[in-house]
Amino acid sequence: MAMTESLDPERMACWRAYIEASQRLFTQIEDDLRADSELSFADYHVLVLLSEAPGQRLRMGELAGRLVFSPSRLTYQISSMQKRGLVARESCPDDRRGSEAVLTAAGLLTLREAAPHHLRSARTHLMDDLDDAEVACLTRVFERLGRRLGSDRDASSTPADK
Amino acid sequence: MAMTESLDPERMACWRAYIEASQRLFTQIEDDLRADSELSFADYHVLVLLSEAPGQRLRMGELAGRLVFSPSRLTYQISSMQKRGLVARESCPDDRRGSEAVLTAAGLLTLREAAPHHLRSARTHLMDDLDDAEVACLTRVFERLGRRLGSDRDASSTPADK
DNA sequence: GACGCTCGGTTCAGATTTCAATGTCACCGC
DNA sequence: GCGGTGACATTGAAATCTGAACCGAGCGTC
Repeated sequence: MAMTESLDPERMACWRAYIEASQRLFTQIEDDLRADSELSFADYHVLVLLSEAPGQRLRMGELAGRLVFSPSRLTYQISSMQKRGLVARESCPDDRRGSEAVLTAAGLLTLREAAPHHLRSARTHLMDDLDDAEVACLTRVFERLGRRLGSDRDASSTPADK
Repeated sequence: MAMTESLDPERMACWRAYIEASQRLFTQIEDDLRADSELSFADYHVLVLLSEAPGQRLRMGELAGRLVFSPSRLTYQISSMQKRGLVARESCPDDRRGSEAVLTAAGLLTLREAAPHHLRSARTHLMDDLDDAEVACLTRVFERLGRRLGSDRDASSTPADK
């Protein structure tokens, strides 16, 4: 049916391809991850962010923002990882309302072990298949998109702490 | 170290940008949809697929395949939509094991009403921001990806056999 | 130094999703 | 025909996610 009043055919096809392929890719990545580690994609992502943070610790809110998680989802996520010993929860010294998640040794180890598998899966499913121009294009598009949607957070100045 | 030979920095940045921006976009699209209709993105997607299918009906399995849903998730999804009167469930004449989802008049109406809003949100959050070269690039990349990831269902190049 | 306000996180109830069975049939070889 | 095998879909229980209500600070005002 033609409800194309709003989106020209090229863009419509693009949108659809993007949605469907991404869905497939995400579930594939998730399955791979679960297959060769005990982690969900969310778990993995948390570990990565913590491992890169100074002191390997992050405030809940900060973490939620970067993961694009609702506050309550993050609470649940961290509790779950805490039970499994991947992270610890500490109350924040500066602000007694807040708490922060801290990477444990076990968490780091788990990440180190999972990373090669995960990265391989990212490569074989997507990245290896892209030529340099495509990589450049995707990077440009999605960084722009991320900035426009994520609004403020860490954005502009950056690269001292990666 | 093995970790760096897995993904060069450009591709790593690309991968990250893609993941994060997509996450943000999907939640944004979902929120928009819920704001101006009573539909989730899954609901909407079901309606679109059914509206395009011959007889506005599809087998459960076929639908699950295209939505990238697990069978049980689809069962739940359709039950939920059935309760709301958007689709009906009929048992398949050819194969008595199977059933098919059929679009109702109310479902079609709901789709017609939701579509403009949804498409506008797709445009404003992403598509309007892309130039033609970017559209072409994304389309090429994601159609390729979709094909590579188990979507030998419908369309493109292989009619008649599957 | 109590009041009203907002903020960071958590909690609880309910909705959704997964995972492992299960039930019903189709299909194949005999 | 008849049993074995496997496909299609559903179910039930457990895991996860969402959204609203909540608690315990910070923060400003008077």
